[in-house]
Amino acid sequence: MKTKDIIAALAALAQDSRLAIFRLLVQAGPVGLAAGKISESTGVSPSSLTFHMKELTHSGMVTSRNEGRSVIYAANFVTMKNLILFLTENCCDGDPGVASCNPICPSTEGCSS
Amino acid sequence: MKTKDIIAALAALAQDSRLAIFRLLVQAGPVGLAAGKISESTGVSPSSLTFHMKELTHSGMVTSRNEGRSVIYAANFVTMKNLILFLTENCCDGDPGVASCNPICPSTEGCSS
DNA sequence: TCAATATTTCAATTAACATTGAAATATTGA
DNA sequence: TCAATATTTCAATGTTAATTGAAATATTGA
Repeated sequence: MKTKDIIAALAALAQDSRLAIFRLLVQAGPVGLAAGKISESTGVSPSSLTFHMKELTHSGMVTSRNEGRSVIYAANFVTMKNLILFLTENCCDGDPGVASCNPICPSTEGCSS
Repeated sequence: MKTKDIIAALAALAQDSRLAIFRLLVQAGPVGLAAGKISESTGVSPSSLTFHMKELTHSGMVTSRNEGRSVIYAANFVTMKNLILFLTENCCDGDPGVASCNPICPSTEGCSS
């Protein structure tokens, strides 16, 4: 994942409405949610939603597919995983002493690789 | 960590210069780096650097201390850890089936907790 | 075909972000 | 004290992001 993609992914999530939308889509899982449903659940107007979904899809955080007259959006877990991977490496790299930044690992162990 | 703080942390990193600066500070470790050194290493002008360091400190990604006529900045690993924790939880929560988004865990295992 | 539904496009507006260079502040050492 | 060093402040500028509402597009079912 290139720096440019990382910036795009971070920027996509660094906004109230979009973070709320993404969290909703994570909960929904691979099945996804229709645009109208997202708009309804989050209170983001349809027009504004299109704008934000474009940001999310362009950054690869979300995928979309057409179903009848609906557009179904789903969280892209691969991109999310790569983002976390990048942040974990860039947090822990230069400083193995300061307990890993990986929140899964016990803070006293190294948990390398 | 509140949503507002997460947004701030994400926004702080979602910019070329600031991401470069933060990565540099992670490599430098707790010892940190003087503003002048950061400016020199990244090519960000002193004035512009002040602007970006303000973004980074306000979001809690970075700490600062005075040493003589220098200001030393250091990465805040606690905030970084909390950010990764938030993202990990929000990526994997609603969808345990889709192999954890935690990049440390083998993709075939659950790695819950 | 036609009305209803679902989403996107567009233009206008407002606000926030980023960069620049000159001037201001603070600290050190001669 | 005074010049040099280190950083910040400020105002000006251009860029990008976000919201709104009206109009356009596409699909379904009666």
